[in-house]
Amino acid sequence: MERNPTTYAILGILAIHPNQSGYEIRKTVQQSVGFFWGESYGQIYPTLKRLAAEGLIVLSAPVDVKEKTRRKEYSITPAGKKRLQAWLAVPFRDDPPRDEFLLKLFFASDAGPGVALEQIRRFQEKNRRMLAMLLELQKLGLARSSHYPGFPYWMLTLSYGVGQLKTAIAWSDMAMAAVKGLEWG
Amino acid sequence: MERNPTTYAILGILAIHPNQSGYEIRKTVQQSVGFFWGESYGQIYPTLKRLAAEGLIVLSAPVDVKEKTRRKEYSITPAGKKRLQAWLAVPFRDDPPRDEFLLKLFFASDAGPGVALEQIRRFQEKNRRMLAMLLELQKLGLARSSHYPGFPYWMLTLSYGVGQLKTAIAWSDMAMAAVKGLEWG
DNA sequence: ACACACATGTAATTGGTTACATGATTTC
DNA sequence: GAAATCATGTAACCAATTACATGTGTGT
Repeated sequence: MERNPTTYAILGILAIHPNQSGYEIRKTVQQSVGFFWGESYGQIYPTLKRLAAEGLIVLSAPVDVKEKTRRKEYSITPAGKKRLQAWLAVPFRDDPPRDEFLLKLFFASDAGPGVALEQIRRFQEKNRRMLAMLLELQKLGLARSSHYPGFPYWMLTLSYGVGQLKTAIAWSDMAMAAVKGLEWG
Repeated sequence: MERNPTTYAILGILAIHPNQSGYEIRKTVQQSVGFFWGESYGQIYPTLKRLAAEGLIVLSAPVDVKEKTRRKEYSITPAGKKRLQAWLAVPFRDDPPRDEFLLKLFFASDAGPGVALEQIRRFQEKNRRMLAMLLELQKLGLARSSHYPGFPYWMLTLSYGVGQLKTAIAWSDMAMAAVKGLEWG
């Protein structure tokens, strides 16, 4: 069983919203699952080619062969949907989750409280920005897409993100206070 | 500036606890930062060789050349410490954080509530196990290593993990209830 | 005219896992 | 004497980023 997640990110996006080009797929990824997933063109275009060769997706509009830079729309096939469904049922990979911020914080005594403080500040800022985005998305989602069958699941991932970010922001306040305490003590 | 994080994970571990072999470094990584970082032998051994060639670490005990499978202890050099410190001050990389669980949940309407429910259940189980481990670590840490200069930072990363896991576990209860609602509606 | 968004793709490189190969030491 | 743990390393492969190269369409 193929388990390259890029494959399934693309299939999943095309299952929700067909007739998209590689360019559009990337944008859709950013706008929908961007807070926990990313795809680069270097992954997307070769993967689209491969998926088409495997019959999991098809070109859904005729392409003018003469024009090289023209838009190529893809849609998912029944075979592609089947593959996506099979993958969805497989237990998620409990991969080693690498967090560079935490790694720096863990070793921070080698650099001093000033450095630690600055990293935590940046971390909090990033999380505040992300939280604002997710809350906006939540509002827009409720207004626009509550009729889609995927809607409840989209909202669940959003509420997960909101919860994690709020926890992280509160922790940052506590952590900054703790590190400031080290500067004096 | 080199930014391969494996480099700094190793330097950081050796800064805290010198005279470790590749084998031991891996174990130390698992036991200290394992809940947010991982390293495989395939990364560790070649990296150790490279770091030694660059003078960032040194063999800290004589190695019997005749014996091939003998333990090689490394320690960090002043140059290595400097490199580690420089890296600690660089803003953490805000890399695209990929979460396969959330990706599966996001697309779950293509597979149905049963599949979603099972994934969430597994997610919660995993988080419960992790939380138990972290709470244990917290207790042990307080008893054993509160005198180390890195201790406050270690506790901060732990309390971050505990907070995130508790939030995730509470969310899972909510999410499972929501998905069960979909099965009936 | 210029900038910016649209659009597709490849090549080089990096970073990492996994499987393989080997052997010593300890514990039951 | 078998199994587990200690111990080091390489090779094959996979996934992904980044930089590069090219060109069109739209708006100011």
